[in-house]
Amino acid sequence: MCSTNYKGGLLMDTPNKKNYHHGDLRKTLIHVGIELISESGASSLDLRKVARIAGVSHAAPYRHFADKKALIAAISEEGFNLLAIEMEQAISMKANSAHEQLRGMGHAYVQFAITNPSLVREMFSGLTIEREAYPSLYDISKKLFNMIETVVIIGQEKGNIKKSDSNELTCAIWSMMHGTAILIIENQLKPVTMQINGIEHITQVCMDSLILGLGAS
Amino acid sequence: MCSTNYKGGLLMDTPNKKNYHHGDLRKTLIHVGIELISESGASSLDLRKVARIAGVSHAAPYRHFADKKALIAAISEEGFNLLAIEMEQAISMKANSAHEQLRGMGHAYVQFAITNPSLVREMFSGLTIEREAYPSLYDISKKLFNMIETVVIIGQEKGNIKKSDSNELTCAIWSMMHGTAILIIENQLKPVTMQINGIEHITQVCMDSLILGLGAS
DNA sequence: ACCTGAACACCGTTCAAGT
DNA sequence: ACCTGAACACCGTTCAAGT
Repeated sequence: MCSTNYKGGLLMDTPNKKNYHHGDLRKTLIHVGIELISESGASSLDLRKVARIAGVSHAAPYRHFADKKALIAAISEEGFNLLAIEMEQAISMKANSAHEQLRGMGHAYVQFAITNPSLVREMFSGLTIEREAYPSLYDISKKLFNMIETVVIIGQEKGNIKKSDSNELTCAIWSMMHGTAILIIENQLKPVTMQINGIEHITQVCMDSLILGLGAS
Repeated sequence: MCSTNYKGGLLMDTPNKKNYHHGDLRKTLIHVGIELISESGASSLDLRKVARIAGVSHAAPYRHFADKKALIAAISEEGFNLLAIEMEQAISMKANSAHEQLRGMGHAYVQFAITNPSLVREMFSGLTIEREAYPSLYDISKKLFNMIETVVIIGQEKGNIKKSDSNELTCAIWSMMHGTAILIIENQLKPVTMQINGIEHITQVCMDSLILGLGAS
């Protein structure tokens, strides 16, 4: 409902050339990059265009990023940060029920993805694999994992989640949230999402299927 | 176990220039493209390099594809075809149990993803959204959906899967398989996949969590 | 019908030179 | 310390011309 969206938030902090000698160019490039990815899709991120919009020469970004890939890594990192904020909020809103927390997390994750589809694609485009090259990117994604696991552990203590390995259950939960989000933004769940409130409905169905199981009752 | 991998399968059908006047260039370009994506990652797919390896001029591909994006769409389509074959096999191998079929599908899906990670990323990089532009790409992805749904419906008839809307249950199953596969190839499930047989184990855990549910028993 | 070669605009990256 | 401008190699795309 209040997922962060970058469209339109650009012009406020961009052509303010006074700041570039004070270390703000790095941040500016990241935010311009997020904006461009949101608009035109991830594959076409244009480093020269980023510099142009930021009001610097096309060589300036190389003061702050080793190459284009490093900028994309920084953008992805910011994406994980934004997603973590949404998740944190969703978790704290339903503090009294683990099942409700799981549903709320699913909705927040999906909502973030449909609000920032290209950014989410970029966040899961293979850069997290290069852990030595982008350690902080891996760290922030691990923070997400830990947030989910905390919910699981507390739910287990209260007796609402079964007492298997919390690491493994966390994998299952994240997998379901992520798969649901991705398939929705790729239009693969069209038969269902076309309906009224289809996206919220199918998110709920997916989380409930995981919570309750598919087996015949 | 026998998931299709393109590495090394290229040279057999490539520098055979006799075929290019018989309509084989299109296929050759697709297969060279898959190979290059498998090697170097999706974002760096180089149309001129594809043509070079195929043994034609850099302008020749434009006889067969409107632009680079159209080639990528054709590559993705081939990827969905290959995935569908693996899934079909997994389904038919466990014909007597719906739950085993679900587990087998999960393993096949994950296996395909870790064998062809860049290809899978390309398949879910936003092209399926442009349905008017690439109708056959959407069709083949829909075929996957239908394959899963058939398993669900038969499982429901036999009393092994609960009798909710089969469309919705299919969404949940595909979401779980897809999320598991993607998070694994993005190294996000590292805490668990590092263990011996970690990947197969966590795939099993994810599918079982969905089948049996997370609730305390 | 299918492919080639030259040409154009534009991008990622580097580096000497500026303040 | 940070940024600029020219330069280089290379890519996507187009188009007149070849067989």
